[in-house]
Amino acid sequence: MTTRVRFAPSPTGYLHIGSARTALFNYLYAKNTGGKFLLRIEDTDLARSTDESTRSILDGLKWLELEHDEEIVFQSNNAPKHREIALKLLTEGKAYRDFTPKVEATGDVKAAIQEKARQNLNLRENPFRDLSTEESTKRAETEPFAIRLKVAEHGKSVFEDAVYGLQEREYSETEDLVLLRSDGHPLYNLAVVCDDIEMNITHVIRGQDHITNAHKQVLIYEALGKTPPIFAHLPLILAPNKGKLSKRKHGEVVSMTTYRDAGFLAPAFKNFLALLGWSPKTEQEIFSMQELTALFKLEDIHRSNAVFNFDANDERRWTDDKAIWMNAEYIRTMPIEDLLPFVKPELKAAKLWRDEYEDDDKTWLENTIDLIRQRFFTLKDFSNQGRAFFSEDFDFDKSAIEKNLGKEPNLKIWLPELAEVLETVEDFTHDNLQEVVKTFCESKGTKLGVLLNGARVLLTGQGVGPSMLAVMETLGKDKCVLRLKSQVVWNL
RNA sequence: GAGGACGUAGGCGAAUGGUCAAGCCGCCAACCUUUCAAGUUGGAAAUUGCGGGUUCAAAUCCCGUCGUCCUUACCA
Repeated sequence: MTTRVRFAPSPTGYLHIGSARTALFNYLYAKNTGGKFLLRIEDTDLARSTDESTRSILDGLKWLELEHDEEIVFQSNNAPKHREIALKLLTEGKAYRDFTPKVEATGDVKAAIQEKARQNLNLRENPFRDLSTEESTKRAETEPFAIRLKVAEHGKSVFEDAVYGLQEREYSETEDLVLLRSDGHPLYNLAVVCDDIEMNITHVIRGQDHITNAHKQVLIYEALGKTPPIFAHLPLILAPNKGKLSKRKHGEVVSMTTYRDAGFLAPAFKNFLALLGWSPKTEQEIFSMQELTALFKLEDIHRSNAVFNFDANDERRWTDDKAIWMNAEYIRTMPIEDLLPFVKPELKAAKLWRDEYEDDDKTWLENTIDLIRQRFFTLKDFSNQGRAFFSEDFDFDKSAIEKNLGKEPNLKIWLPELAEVLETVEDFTHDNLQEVVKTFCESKGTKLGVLLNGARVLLTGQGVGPSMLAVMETLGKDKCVLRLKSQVVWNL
């Protein structure tokens, strides 16, 4: 039987890091087993679901290149079927009508639930549980009712979790869960089970916060006479304080689109994500999607939660160190031809792209990218720090001016002089330039570094960067001369 | 309250009951020197939550304890 897994987000916000990881694990498992990766939007909570969220989630998945097979299923479209199934369970006597009036939630819902749970009531003590069919049917004509699953008094729900092992729960711990609201609206657990059955889902891979739901769902499968899929619950991704990672508290740092917009490479981010809660148990850290797909096994998923480390007060640590490192590692080590498709849109967006980069200047572009990428962390760096390589319109870093130009007043004279010298150089290449600049320095009685770092500011606007002679070669004679002669920076 | 899960350096995480408890990020230092948030090399950092027990031998098995997290709904 082919594996069929699904990623089933509820569209109540953007795609966050935990969901993204769930999607990735589902995807990897599907591909590893040669199965299908399906997508289902769980929009049964009409009040909270929005189209914008759906779009945002789809955007996130698209960015991560986690393409789903088959058509997207919108759960709300299946509500009539869900209702039908609830009614069927009712007629079979596996569910019952509950005429207890609905209590509207007010204030702190969580606290109220906990308070109620604290009372430790007998969960089978519903006055309508054993109402006769006749009376129930009669009351139904005039009164609204919810449909609850009739959970047996004795026994336990059992399932073997692929990650957490054997899970057992006494029926007495599980209430007669509501299948259908009194307004006829199907609830989550019913909808999930019905859809998973209809979609022929073989493995349910989702967050560990669903373990208790799994027990409820097992109960529904049993009532329906169906075999439950294999469950694989994933450890959670926690905030630095080991608390819940939430959109409300932590904001953008948990959103996938943030990483896309910040210049992360999807392959790098997936690599990082894959190692959060799963390990191939080797020393390797960098994995292509092909490798991840080949290596991914449910049994290598961890049981302990992982912390996603970041510091909102530290600009350089705005997200997890390792994620940033991973991205930089990809940028500086990827084959250039693989990196180029990521750089192009970035340059385009910054209006730094020229069509010649794809024909006449292709080699120049490749060499330049290769040169400057060594110190870059995100794709944004190509258009920010690297701007001077693609445009005459670039800014000068203030601290770079102070540090590199400030300590030698003669640079104001020397650099334009150097420009004069460079103008006469025939073969404008690294080795040749080295000789020329060296000789120039000796004649001025200054160190090579002082001059080159001064030139760095005028030529790139930056205080740091790749080898200056290589930068000169890549910029070419004309630009070097022009920029070294320019008085702009001295007037700042 | 109840049920469930999990505790190995700051974070990610290895370790058939068996050498000095891998590796990566981060941190520190040295080197390189033409700078650096790059590279290379090295270093610090863990009484494996704590306490017992079993064993020749425990991160690993058992018991207890503490801590953290998840769940509890006519939300998903």
